[in-house]
Amino acid sequence: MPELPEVETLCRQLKTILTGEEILRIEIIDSRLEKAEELAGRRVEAVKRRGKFLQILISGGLTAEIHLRMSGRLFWQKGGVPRLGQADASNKGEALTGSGGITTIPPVLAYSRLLIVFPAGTLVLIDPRRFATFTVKATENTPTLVEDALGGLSARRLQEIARTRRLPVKSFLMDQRLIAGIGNIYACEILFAAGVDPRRPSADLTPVEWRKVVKMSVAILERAVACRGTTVSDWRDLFGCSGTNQDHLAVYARKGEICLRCGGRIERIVQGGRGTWFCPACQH
DNA sequence: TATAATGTTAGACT
DNA sequence: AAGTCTAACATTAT
Repeated sequence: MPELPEVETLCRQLKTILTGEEILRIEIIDSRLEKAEELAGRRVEAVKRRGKFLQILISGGLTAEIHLRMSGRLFWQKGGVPRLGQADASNKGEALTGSGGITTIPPVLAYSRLLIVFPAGTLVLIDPRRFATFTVKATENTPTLVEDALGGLSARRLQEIARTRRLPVKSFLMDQRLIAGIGNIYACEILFAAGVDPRRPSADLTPVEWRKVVKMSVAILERAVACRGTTVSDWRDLFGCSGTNQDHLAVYARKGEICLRCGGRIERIVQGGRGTWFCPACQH
């Protein structure tokens, strides 16, 4: 669900409420997530984003890393400490108030997979599809090898990497090993804004086109951050609020509709198993 | 009932 | 060997 702007939104909000706070305990509700009891009693020192990863730096040299993948969400549940009744991987919410005999106050949301409990409230990981990951490891200071899409992207650098690549430029933009942070919505929007056909082999883009792609990446992503993300289905921020960037979408999920730039028709194709929306009339 | 959904990755191919 | 493609992961909504 979340791409760079959504993760950045969560990162900023988490920073304001978690920095300096003590972790009381961790509840793993979905057993596929790794146990992390060693975090109890430690404090949050910082919250960072790296591409689509959220990193919570914790005292004693540990980092908890969360990736929300397709359906993961994070919520801040203010106030009282929730108590677990029964925890199982198929939790749809009611398990927490059911046969365990302990009523959860306030009620834990459906599809809760992980709780990180603080004195002031609880951070809840919600994830219907259970693709999200949660890992704890020693904090490392290795500089990131991959350029963040909002970390000073260089057109020259991208062109250099793309020089030997035949894969479609849309797949190139979404490859997290090449650029960190861009997903399906923003890849479509960036290429539309740059006027570049998503099917073009990466190596064929001219320097002028790469500059345009980089410029539009920054513009599109920064606006999306300012809008606190794109809510087309279920994205919500830490406090349950929708973003507003969906009001700025030009092509994503607009199959058959009129192109806002040239009046042509928006088409949908499939690339790498993902939907791609674009205007064949004005993206070349 | 079939398809698609804001993501990544292991394994198969080339 | 490195680049590219597909299926798989798990679940819901249309």
